[in-house]
Amino acid sequence: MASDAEETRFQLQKGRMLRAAAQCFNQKGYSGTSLRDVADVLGLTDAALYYYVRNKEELVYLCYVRAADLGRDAMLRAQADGSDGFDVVLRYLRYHIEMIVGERGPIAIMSEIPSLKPDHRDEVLALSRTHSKNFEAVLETGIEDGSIVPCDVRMTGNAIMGSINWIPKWYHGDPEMAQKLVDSFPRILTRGLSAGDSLAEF
Amino acid sequence: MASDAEETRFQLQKGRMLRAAAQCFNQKGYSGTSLRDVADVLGLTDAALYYYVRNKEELVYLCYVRAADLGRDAMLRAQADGSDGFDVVLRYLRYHIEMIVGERGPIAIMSEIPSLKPDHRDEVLALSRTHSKNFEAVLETGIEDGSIVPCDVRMTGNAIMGSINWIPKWYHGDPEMAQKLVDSFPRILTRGLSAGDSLAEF
DNA sequence: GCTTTATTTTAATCTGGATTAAAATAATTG
DNA sequence: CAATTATTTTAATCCAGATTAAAATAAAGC
Repeated sequence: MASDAEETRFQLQKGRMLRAAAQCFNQKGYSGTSLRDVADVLGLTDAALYYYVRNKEELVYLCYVRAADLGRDAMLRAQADGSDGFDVVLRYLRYHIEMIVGERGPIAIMSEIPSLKPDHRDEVLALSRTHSKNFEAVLETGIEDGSIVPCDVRMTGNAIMGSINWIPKWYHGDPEMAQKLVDSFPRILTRGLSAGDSLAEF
Repeated sequence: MASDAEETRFQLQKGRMLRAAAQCFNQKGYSGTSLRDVADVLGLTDAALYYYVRNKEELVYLCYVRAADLGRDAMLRAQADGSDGFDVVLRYLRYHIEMIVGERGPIAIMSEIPSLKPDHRDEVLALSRTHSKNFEAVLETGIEDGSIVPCDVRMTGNAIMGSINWIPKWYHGDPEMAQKLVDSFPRILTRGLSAGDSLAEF
């Protein structure tokens, strides 16, 4: 029977699989990656993947759920650690980017949500919207506590999340770039948002 | 034989086809759109599309070339019309967004470049890189002429282009949103970039 | 109108990659 | 170590959707 260790082994392998899949999808595109490609990364046979997922659709679905979870984790940590609204935004971006470039990554770009089956699609969309709303709420908090300049939180949120979501398109694992991303991207994305910033800082 | 009018008819229909395809790809994802889907938008049969393109890969390729062309057009117009570097950036963003939401749109998100055949992929990547470089060059111009605050143009460029490229993910044709996008998004993306901005403006 | 060319459809094939079933191997348990 | 369970492979099938060929229709030219 499945002992604790067995459960863990299964989960570990499944986790590796999801990261391999995310890597393939980001690199080769969705239609460009066959289950064979994902299996190759793991040193397995394509058929072996079916021990972990029902089909390719579920694989994509799980990649997206994972992506949403990691984003949510970054947000929660930021909210726990941050002082004011602006600080939470800055930390969230930092934490999220760390995940994208770190060993928990890569995080799949959600390019194929419409291809998911209806209930999966709805679930992922809901997760995605919730995350956006949370981010906008943080922006509003910052505006209220005076740390963020007044702005259209919907538009601003879309702008910043777009930049974040697009990162895997141009970041391909260069470690130097990874460091730069973590160190300077959050500041770049929030440039002009901080009520405390003076232009001299840049 | 093909008179001028005939040539135009063919080109017109092909253009409609590319816009229909871009719309489908953006809405349903690449793997989620069959040639049947694209044909349905045009009131045609899937087989009819083969009168205009060799295969589905070429359809995607042409969508991406078209996307690159429209982006380049926006950039050229901006450079012709703009005063200083910052003004060119602002205009480029405005013109590009107008294309995305206007009747020349939609513009296909380049999510499946890796699925293109090698020579097509190389060509599209080259167009894409050229456009990025042009944008970074404009940023540098702005820094030199004093209209843009000193910054990492590579990172800043990636940030802004990410936001632009992601728009079709959340903009679904709402006219009110279209107006808002044209009117306020360029400012939001360049917030904090202008050397002349004072925080009071926001 | 008759001929030629342009466009679209109908009705098949064709195919890569997903999926499945059964067998083989590896790990774990008692 | 025998028995059981977990994991992977081998070797087929299967199928949606791309692609093609031939026929039908529409448009244009003379």
